[in-house]
Amino acid sequence: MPEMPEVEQVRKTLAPHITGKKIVSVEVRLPRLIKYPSAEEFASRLAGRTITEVGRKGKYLVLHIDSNSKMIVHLRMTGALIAQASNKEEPHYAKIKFVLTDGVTMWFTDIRTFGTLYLVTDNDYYIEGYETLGPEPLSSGFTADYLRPLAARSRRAVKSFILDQTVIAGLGNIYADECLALSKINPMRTAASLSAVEIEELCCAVNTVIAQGIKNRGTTFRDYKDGEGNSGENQKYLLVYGRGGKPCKCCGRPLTSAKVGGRGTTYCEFCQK
DNA sequence: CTTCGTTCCTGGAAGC
DNA sequence: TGCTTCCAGGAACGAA
Repeated sequence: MPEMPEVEQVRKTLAPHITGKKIVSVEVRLPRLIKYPSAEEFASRLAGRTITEVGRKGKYLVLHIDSNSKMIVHLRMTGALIAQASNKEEPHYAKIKFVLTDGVTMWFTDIRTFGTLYLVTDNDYYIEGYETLGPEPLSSGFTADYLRPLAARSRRAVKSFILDQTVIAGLGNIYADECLALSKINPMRTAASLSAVEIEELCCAVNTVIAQGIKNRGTTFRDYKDGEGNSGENQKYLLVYGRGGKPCKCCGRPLTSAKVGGRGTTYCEFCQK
């Protein structure tokens, strides 16, 4: 599942192949993926225009189109953007085809088809989730001083709290479990119950876990691939995610699997208090 | 206002 | 072996 490190890796690997190239044509094979404008408008407005920059905000990819438009893409669970030679065989689950100049084709593929794409010009459309993102891990705005008062007001489980994109932009289920494991906090604790020291530790763990995910080019647990179709390496270093019943890397006791806020959650009952 | 449950979707795994 | 059922989860949405 693409979370911030995976989306960042997609951005990095995609950028050199598509930046500065013109979009020759767009073929939308599953119109409901286009949230704004209509699929027809999306395709016709992009044709003939140039990708000037490939950015990212939280889990959103932001492709700058000329100087006044942005194509905003959310990969959700199984979405992928892959740039490859136009004469290469098309990838599986291909849903949108962007033919670019210089013999490059960019594909949007998606198994479960939850992905979303927008084309906004001069901010003519308000993307709620995009506009309300909180600070990102590793950014100057993400500090214990920022997090402490928010947590103090929240009665939610700390796991649900850190998954909230308006609180922290970019954490998903894998990294949320990893952050709580590293900071030794039980995911079922309420956010408000965390001490000032624990908030500091959580903040630090979020930065450490995300930095490690980026360094390892993302976590490929199942379907995730970067912009060149390659897997990440971070799955080799996970403390808890996907390790239910296996020994805790800290104390050796079997890890517990549970549901927290409707999400599969793995943690160590002994180490995470 | 906050919080929680439901919904969308498909492939793979588990269960019988 | 072959069928059915369940599960994975990001975020929008409606309900409490």
